[in-house]
Amino acid sequence: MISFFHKYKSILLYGSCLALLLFLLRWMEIRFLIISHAQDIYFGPLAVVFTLLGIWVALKIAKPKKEVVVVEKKIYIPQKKDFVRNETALQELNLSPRELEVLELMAKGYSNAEIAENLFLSLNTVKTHSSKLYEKLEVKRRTQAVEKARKLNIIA
Amino acid sequence: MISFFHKYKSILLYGSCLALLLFLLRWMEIRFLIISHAQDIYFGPLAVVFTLLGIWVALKIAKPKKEVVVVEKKIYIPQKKDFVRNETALQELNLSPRELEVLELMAKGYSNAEIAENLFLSLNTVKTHSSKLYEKLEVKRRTQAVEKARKLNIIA
DNA sequence: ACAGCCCTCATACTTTCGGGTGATTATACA
DNA sequence: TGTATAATCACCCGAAAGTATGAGGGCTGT
Repeated sequence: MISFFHKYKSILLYGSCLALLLFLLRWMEIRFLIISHAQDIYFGPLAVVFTLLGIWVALKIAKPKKEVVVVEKKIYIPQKKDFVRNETALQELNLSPRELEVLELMAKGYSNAEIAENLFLSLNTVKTHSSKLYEKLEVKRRTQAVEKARKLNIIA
Repeated sequence: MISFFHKYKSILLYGSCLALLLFLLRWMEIRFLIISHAQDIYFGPLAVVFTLLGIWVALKIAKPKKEVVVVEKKIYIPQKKDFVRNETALQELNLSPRELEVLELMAKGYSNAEIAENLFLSLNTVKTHSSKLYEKLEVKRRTQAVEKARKLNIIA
């Protein structure tokens, strides 16, 4: 019995409202009809009430139409190990500023072409820089260069 | 002037509807008032019309139904002096043992040939492993693979 | 027994990397 | 003013890395 009431709550509510409004209407009718044919007076409120009612009903009905898109985004919390560049090692290596820039992008996994694009250089220039880099770091490959630079705390 | 009309289109439409209804009402009034005080006859249709109007308005207003919920899932990566492998990330990547071995040597700056020598494999096999590795890590180059693996704490 | 994965290796091909050499320009330093 | 260094770029060539495809053997779970 209770569940029945719960289930048709909205309908019962709607019905009650209608009944109430009918009653109000009757009352107004009696009040105004005697005086004159001023029926337009309660036409306004009536329209507003039913419009609002319609809005309410629509919102109730349209509720489950909400589409929820859940996007899971994984965030890898960066290690906040305050990286302190080993300036001493950097000076000893005698890297030029440009070479250091190239090194940093290398460590990020950029290809030479990407580095060139990023620093507004030609591919050849990047190659030259990287070659000098390997010389100064005394390595043969870029992966080794990155490894060594990391060990020496030259890059993060 | 046109933009004004466009801007308040809804309001004008609503107003027009009201006017039309008023007119209809008048007409019905004349027709029925003579016969009797049967005002309740057109109360029903009136209520229905305005309720529908309200529903329509509500649907128009409640247009943005789509709701995008972005859930940011944070993954805590422990930072310790002694390297602790992130087994979770490792499992998610679904790397095979052999691939992991190759990855580790890669990170040390080994060339494919050196890796092959070290693991007693042919160069081609190492290439196969590394290719699969890049697929699983969703990278294109070995430097990127090393970078990503380091970020995920898969390798030291 | 069969599907699915891993490991191994091969061939052929493309792309990227790295070495070597040389050239120009700008800047700084002696 | 000459010299050194950094930065820029070019060309060539070989090495290394990476792609695509196929193939055979081993292990596992259904």
